[in-house]
This record gives sequence, structure tokens and C-alpha cells, in this order.
Amino acid sequence: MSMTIDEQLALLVRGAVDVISKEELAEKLKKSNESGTPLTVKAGFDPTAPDLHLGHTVLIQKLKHFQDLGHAVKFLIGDFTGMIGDPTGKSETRKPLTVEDVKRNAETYKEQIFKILDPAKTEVVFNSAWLEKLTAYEFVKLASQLTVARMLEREDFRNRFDNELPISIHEFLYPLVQGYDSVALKADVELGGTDQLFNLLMGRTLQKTWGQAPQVVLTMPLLEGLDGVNKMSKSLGNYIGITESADNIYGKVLSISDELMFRYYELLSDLPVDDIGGLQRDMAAGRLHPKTIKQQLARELTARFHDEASARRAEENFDKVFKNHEMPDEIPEYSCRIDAERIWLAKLLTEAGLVKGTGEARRMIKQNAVSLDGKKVGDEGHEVEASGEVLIKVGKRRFCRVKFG
RNA sequence: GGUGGGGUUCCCGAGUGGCCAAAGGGAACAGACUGUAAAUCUGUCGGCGUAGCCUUCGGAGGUUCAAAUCCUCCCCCCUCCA
Repeated sequence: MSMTIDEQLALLVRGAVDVISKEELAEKLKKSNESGTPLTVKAGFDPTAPDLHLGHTVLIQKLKHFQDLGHAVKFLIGDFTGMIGDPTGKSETRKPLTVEDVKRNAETYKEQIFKILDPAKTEVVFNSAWLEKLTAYEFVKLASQLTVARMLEREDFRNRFDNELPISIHEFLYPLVQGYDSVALKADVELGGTDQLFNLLMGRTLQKTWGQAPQVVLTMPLLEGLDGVNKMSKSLGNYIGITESADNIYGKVLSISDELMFRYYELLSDLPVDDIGGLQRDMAAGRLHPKTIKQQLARELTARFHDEASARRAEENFDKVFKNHEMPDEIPEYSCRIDAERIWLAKLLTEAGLVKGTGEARRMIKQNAVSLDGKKVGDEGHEVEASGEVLIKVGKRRFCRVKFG
């Protein structure tokens, strides 16, 4: 480790929103360096959604930074807290996951996070391991550590209380339990999204009452999704999953707005901050085309979850299809067996799975979105000769090679 | 236990007997413009070989020539008082 404490600190707080506190972090880093004992860095994840997307990687990337400096990551899967559900006001009752579910999800997590994290420095832990062992007595003791007034400081609770919306008692337990996790793990640092600040601070409070040095709290911003407005989430469908194909990741990154692009650079890229500023200036001055800058980002992110070669191929493919309006390398094929000599196009599109039904097919045809061997078709009643093969294109990105016989 | 408000097409939300496959917005999709940008504009947006028919407005029955709308019972969500 040749970096100075200041340099390490700069790397670790890059992109972070809250750091509580920087001085404590510096102190911990110094002690760790001197004693050769790695810091314990904790981050908690929901046991349900094992489909990680770029939004999650903002945090995971930060964990990686800690690992690069030699520290130990506790990747906590909140299988116990998952039963409570982080209070959001949306009264969604969670169905309890079975032990098998949790195990399977954990495996999926591992497959995904080790695209980024170093397995040798990562320990996956479940909070049910220690929370299940708490007795009712201990649980009450835990609950006695906080007052209701203190709990109501949390923005979400505050809002609901003021608006006379319901707050269930068990929702108060969530921050307490998450805080207790830090006690159980003796965490030195905990990372979370900005929406987690209250919960993260709870860890500090409880660690103090348990006689431990309080953890450093570091929050990372929530990444906006492809729409640039809402936070990236699976349910909104505005995400880039880290297990998606190289072509998809590349294409999705390139489809974001120019404004959003720099946000992604800031939160996702490993490019030094100064270089990003340079790109911004070059673009403003007209020295660099925005698309060139976006391509660079798309390549970097695609390569992160695949490799350089795949990223390059994705770029070539992309240009081929969208810039040059050529066909992609791989086109799905559909074999159509039919007795008649001709087939209604709308029917064919439906059978080949290019549209949901003949209704949509008619619409597409009417809207000039369908072409056969490169020729647009505008007639809803169009029929296709059922012989040889035909290349069908629907919209910009749906292709299919249909073979008759 | 009492009380008041609700459950509408992917989401939000209007609609209180026919003009309702159901306003409006969002999302999505297509076209134009482009850098597959974004923004904008235009169009589509339950199913069906589609000037017609079929299935939909929490569920089951009923009234009516006609029900998302009226009646009965049931299920679910939320508020407030206890």
C-alpha cells in the first residue's frame, strides 16, 4: 500500500454524499495501516431481489475501493430484516422467504457481486445468524435504547406522523435491528444509499451503548435510471442489469441523455475526476462530440461486466444496426411450415413472435414500421409468398429471418 | 365494537343507467427529426382477418330493453372514535 492516508481518504470519499465523519475515517485508516488489521466494512442488502443493476454497483464499487486498500467486506444479506421490510410507507406485506429461497438468492448475489468484488476479501453473512438468537428479553432491551421522539426524527416516519398516516410498531424495529447488526459485526464502516442515513446512524448509537467504537457512516447517492428522473429500479424498468448481454448494456448506456451521461461518469466510471471534468470542457467547447464521450462510457461499463473484446464487439454491432442500418450479426430465425402458397403478414409476425397479436401487427404495418427484405410494407392485408426465406424487420430493433418449408 | 372513505383497463385517476372498450395524465410502442441521443411533434395504446363481434370496471347473484354506474350478499384496503 503505497498511498498516503490522505490519498486513501480521497479515494474512499469520492462520490459519497455523507461521511460521518471524515476525521474518524482518517483515524481508523491510520490505525489499520499501522497495525496491519483490515477494517470491517459492512453493507446490507435485501434478500429478495437478486437482480443487481448499475444502481447497486455504485455502492459495490465503493466496497471495492475499500478492498483495494486491503480491507474486509461483510456483505450482509438481511434475511431477518427482510421479513420486516424497510419502512417506506407502502404497506406491502412481504411473504416470508424460505431458507431455500434465501440460500438460492445468496448464491445469485455471489455470482453477480464477484464480477466486481474480490471473493478473497468478501464474507457473505446473514443477519438471521445472530438475530434469531436474541431472546425476547434482549429484544426489549434493544428497543429501550431509543425513544419515540428520536425515532420520529427519521424523515419518512416524521412525514407519515404529520400526515396522520399509519406507522406500524414493527417498522420501528427495522432501524434498531439494522443498527444491532453493526454491533454484532463490530463494523468499522458501514455503507448505504442516502436513504439509509438514519438506519446507518442507528448503528453508531447502538455501538456506543454496547461499548464499541462507532462505525464510520458513508452514504452513496442513488443513481437515476435510464429515464433520468426516477431512481434506477427493477420495478420501474429503467435499469441496466449487470448480467445483461454486452449488446444490451452498451445500447442502454448509449441511449441515456447527455446530461445524465456525466452523472453516470461521476458515479460509475473509474475515470479520475479531473479527466471527467476535461471531457465536460471539451464537449462544451465543441472539441469532442457528445456521442464519442458516451461511447467511451458505454465501453467502460460493458467491459466491466464482460470484457474489452465484448465491449468492442458490442460497439461494432451497435454501429452496424443503428448507424449504418444494417442487420446485426445474429438474427433469430423462425421456421414457418405452411401448406398455402401465401400467408397473411400480420399472422406471420404474430407466429414469429415479433408482435403480441394481429392487432399489434396491423398497427405496426399501418405505422410503416414493418419491412420485408428492406422494403417497407404499408398494406395491412399484405400477403407473403410462402417460399424461400424472408428477412423481417419490425420497428428499429426487432429482426427475424423467416424460412418457409 | 362503532364510524367514514375506497377497490376502474400496465400505473395514477375521471366516470353514478344508454352517446363507455370507458376522459385525462404517466409509462410503453411506432413514425418524423437525430447522435438508436435527450427534448419536441404526430400517431397507436383489451382481443379478434377489425365499418362487425367477443371479453373487461374487487367477487357472486338480481333489477332493466340496456349496468362500471341501481339493489342484495360476500371479500379486501384505509381513516377516525373506542
